[in-house]
Amino acid sequence: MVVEPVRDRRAERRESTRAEILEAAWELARGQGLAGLSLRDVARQIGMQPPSLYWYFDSKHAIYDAMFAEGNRQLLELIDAQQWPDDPRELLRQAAKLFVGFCSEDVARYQLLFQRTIPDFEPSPESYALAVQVYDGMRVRMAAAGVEGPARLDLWTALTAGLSAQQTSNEPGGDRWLKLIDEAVDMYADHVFPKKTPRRRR
Amino acid sequence: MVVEPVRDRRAERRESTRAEILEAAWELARGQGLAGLSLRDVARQIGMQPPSLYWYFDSKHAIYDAMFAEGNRQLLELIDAQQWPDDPRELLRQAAKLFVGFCSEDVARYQLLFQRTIPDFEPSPESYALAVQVYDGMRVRMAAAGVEGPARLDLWTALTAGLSAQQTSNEPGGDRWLKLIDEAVDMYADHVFPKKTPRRRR
DNA sequence: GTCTATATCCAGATAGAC
DNA sequence: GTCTATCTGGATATAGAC
Repeated sequence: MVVEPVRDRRAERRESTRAEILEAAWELARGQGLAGLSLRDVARQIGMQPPSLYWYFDSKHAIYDAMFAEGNRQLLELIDAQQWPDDPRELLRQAAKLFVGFCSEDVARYQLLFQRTIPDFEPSPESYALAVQVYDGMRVRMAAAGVEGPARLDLWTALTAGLSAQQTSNEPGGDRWLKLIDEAVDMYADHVFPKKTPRRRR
Repeated sequence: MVVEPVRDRRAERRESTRAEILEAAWELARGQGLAGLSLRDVARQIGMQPPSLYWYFDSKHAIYDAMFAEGNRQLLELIDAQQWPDDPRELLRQAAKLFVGFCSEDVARYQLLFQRTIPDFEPSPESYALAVQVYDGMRVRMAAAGVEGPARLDLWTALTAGLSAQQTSNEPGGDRWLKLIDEAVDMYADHVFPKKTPRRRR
């Protein structure tokens, strides 16, 4: 009788090489722009010939898709690993710092996950499901802070996406818009958690 | 003695063909993505052979550059043509509608002008000067509304850019974030024009 | 001004040997 | 699993005839 080994060393190696390919792809995308990524360069980067990549990925599209999934998984882990404060305003502050920081630290990742930079790329259903998971994770935290309803969430995403977009496209690597996170959060919180006392309009 | 004609018909024709080329480039960029633009397609679109384009533009880069300049000129004209209201809040509202509308109505233009989508494209000094003119135009209107200082302006651009980014990348052609402009402007205005009466914090 | 012909290079992808 | 060889098609750009 054949004994089934517990670990599949072959599958492990394959996974590790896939990860190596993706790591090289990220590095090149960061360096020469997401749209400028080429399989030749990826292969060379890890000492392979271009056709060998096809043993690990069906197409260039499949590599983009794996990168999309990976980026979303990273963000998901970040969200889950946080100690979320009870105070709503503090929670918002932390969420904004987390998201805008995540976007600003890797422009290529930001473009792949949140902007339609690659003309014909669309994530597979499985990868897109991760993006939905990220959005849901964000949504429940926001609900915990008392922010609910589609419009309020959309305003929040617009605000944080805007800080990220400005930072990455006008001053990549800098902190000109990162420094505005606190003020932006206060602005949003004042709007969404109005004090009862002041009578703004009669 | 040779009489110099007042109009240079040859230059006029050349200008008109240049404009035709740019119009075709915009149309294709809108259809197949800014990064997916190819000179072959541009030429075919206007019934030319690809090499003929080089009589009008030195390179593909030069076409992108002319498009960049054109887009900024369009926005500049829009800004100058407005009847700007005196009321600060109304002015902000109109400015936001103008800008976010401008961005949302043409994703390719938005990407070219405001995002770093093309890996190696950078506008020429002359074209960039137009972008500065746009920014200055915006800056003086905002100052007229009482919004001054770099940080306040940066917060404003983040807010409007964020609405544009979300609209164009998540729901191009829709109005899910366009509908939030009024609320976003109120939020910003409440923050920047605080009423003296309410004592928010002790 | 516009063309044909061509140069050069690069891309993603496949076939099949080893 | 990784390679060499190759296919196919695309790109930008130039040379030179008309």
